Amino acid sequence: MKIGPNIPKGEMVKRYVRHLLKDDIITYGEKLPSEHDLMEKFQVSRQTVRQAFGELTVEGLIYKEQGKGTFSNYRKGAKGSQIVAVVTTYLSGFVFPGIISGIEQILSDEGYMMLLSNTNNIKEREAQYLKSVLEHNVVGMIIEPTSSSGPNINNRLLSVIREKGIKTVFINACYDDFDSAYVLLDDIKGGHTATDYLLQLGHTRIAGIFKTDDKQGVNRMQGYTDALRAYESAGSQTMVGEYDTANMYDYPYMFAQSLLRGKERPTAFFCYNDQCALMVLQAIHDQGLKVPEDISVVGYDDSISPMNSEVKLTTIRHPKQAMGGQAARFMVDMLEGRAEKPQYIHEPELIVRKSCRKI
Amino acid sequence: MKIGPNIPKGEMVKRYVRHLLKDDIITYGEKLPSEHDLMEKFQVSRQTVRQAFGELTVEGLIYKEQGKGTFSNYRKGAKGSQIVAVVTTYLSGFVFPGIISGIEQILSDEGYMMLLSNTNNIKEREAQYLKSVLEHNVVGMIIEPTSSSGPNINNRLLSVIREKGIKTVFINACYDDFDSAYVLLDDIKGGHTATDYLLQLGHTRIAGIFKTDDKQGVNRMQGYTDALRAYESAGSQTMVGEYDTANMYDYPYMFAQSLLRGKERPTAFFCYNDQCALMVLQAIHDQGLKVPEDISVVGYDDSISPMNSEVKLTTIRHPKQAMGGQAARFMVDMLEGRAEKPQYIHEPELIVRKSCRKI
DNA sequence: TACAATAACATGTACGTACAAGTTAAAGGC
DNA sequence: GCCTTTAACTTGTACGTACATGTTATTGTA
Repeated sequence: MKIGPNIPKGEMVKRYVRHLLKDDIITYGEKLPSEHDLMEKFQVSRQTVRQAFGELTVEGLIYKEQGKGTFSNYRKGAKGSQIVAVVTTYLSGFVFPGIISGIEQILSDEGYMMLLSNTNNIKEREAQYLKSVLEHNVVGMIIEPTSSSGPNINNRLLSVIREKGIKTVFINACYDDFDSAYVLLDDIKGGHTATDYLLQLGHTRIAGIFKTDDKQGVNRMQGYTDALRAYESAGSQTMVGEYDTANMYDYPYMFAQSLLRGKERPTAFFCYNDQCALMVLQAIHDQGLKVPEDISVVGYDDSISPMNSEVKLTTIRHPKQAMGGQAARFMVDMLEGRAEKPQYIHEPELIVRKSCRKI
Repeated sequence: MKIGPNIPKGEMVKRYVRHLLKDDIITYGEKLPSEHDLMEKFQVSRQTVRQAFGELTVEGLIYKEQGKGTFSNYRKGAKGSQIVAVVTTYLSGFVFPGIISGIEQILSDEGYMMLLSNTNNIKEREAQYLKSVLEHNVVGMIIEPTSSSGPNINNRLLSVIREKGIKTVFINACYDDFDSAYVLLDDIKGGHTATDYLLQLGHTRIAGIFKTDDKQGVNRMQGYTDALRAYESAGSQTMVGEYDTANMYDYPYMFAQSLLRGKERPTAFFCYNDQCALMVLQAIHDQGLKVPEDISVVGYDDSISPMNSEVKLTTIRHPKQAMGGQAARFMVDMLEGRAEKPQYIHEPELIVRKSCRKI
């Protein structure tokens, strides 16, 4: 009939102390019961209490001062010492400075510190960072998934993170098999909108070029094919190019070049992002063709300053700052108990400039 | 004659294990001597060994697996999990995005994570962050001092940080009473250069306006007064305005306005930074005067995009990205044992645009 | 009243013991 | 030869004791 103490005694003490702190019975800076007090209260040895106190110290909930006692280091909505980790694929580049600065402004205002790291879209590095973040006692993570269209090999790690009570907000993309708060851009709709625009202008031979190791690319391609299908003029297979992180700096140029040299030359390109569009523009230029006179081009993300490019690129707006800020606000809301699992999908918006013409 | 074991036994064990790890006797993933082994080797109790192991676990040097043993978690030039904290006064604004992105690029390339926080120039917040950074097991700190011209109340904390073996690199300013690596800009020379330029143009009534709770401001003012003195035309006291963080958004305008309304109106302004210069330009404009026809203005930091302002401001270049990058490189060099205490002072450079004229 | 010694109480370090729980490899039986 | 059992070894939890060290309030003395 012995059920047995499945819960270790030390765990009992820890739970009790957490209760004292989190339920405001002992507020920040106040003294906790002494080791001796808890010894008697729980009928455990001093070592056990010390063990529990030690672990709570590592967690940052309490601190000790020899001779004086043990004190609460816990502030409701602690602020100022809590860390939110931000794991993205790239930090520099075009889209991310905007997102990061959006996140930073909110977190900084709210008194959180921000732990930045980037994976360069390598899944192993994501795993490594998730692990080390676990060791560093963060309270929340804002994650832009790495190679999000592939299998989610880090699901186990994410589960551990959730079990530890660490809040997560996904940005740009999320995993199907991991439920979480997120802030996304409706990339299917974005791809649809961009392609539709070209169709409305009278284009029929519209090439699409997508980076498909990220979910964003898969979705944008989905929107592209949906739009073509709805127009009953499905683009032939050779008009779609797929690339990934490994060949992102040469594939778009090469693919565009080969299409332009072919006999059934496309009259328009829809590109995964502006960076890709720049390479396509270069290929067009190198073939002695002009934009928009000969070829129309649509980009995505609105990440290139119109000043810096001679061609004013028609593109889809990516609300970088706003999305970063919202992700951060979601995070703070969750940390401070004002939200459970907020989710939001931004609407994409077409920005018409001067890289497309009617035919 | 009892000298006594000034070094606790647990500390001995910790030192021994650290030696095993750092001197490559036990490499990453390999098994350490068991608790029992160390018990016998050091003639201490198992509790003592366990205590030591526990602390090393918190430091992230080792990890345990029940039934298997204790293993090394230490990689030489660990990378990828180590954190460098960056504490600045402001994150948004004009100068800092450049510095931060300079730091970020290097740290990210070298595989470090970056912990960002900003103090808004409040010393208490600096103290708070230094404390919490200590709790979070970082390996290095890049610090832009808060209110650096005032007393260094956080010296004790900084000493604790040094004793823990955490590397520090100061940027923009450093404390006289805390020796450390640093990357600075020669602000005395910068102030001198700017003032000299105005003197060469024939100006004699040159107003100076400085934010003097930061060392940068004190130094720029120093350069200003030095230059005037060398010209034997010391500016009268009323031509120098000093402000601080509290009134940084209104003082420059008010001060410039009062000087412009006075009888001995200055013919030129040297401003602490471009942000300050913008307010002075506004004041000049509001008095119905023109730059550079009526009044010449020199700024500092080159932080305002020439596109965004109608007046092309002559200013001193602040090598933001380069300084950030160098600070990060110094940090990495120190962490990986390639440097001891690197220090560098950047030379300021005058950028002549169109906000000054010869008289 | 002011100051110093002291007692009471807090955490820190260290010893020893016992048993639980998980892992691994050797011993034993089929 | 293969599988199971067992023994040996690892870390985890928990008890109890002793003395060291630091803080605070009380007590006693000048």
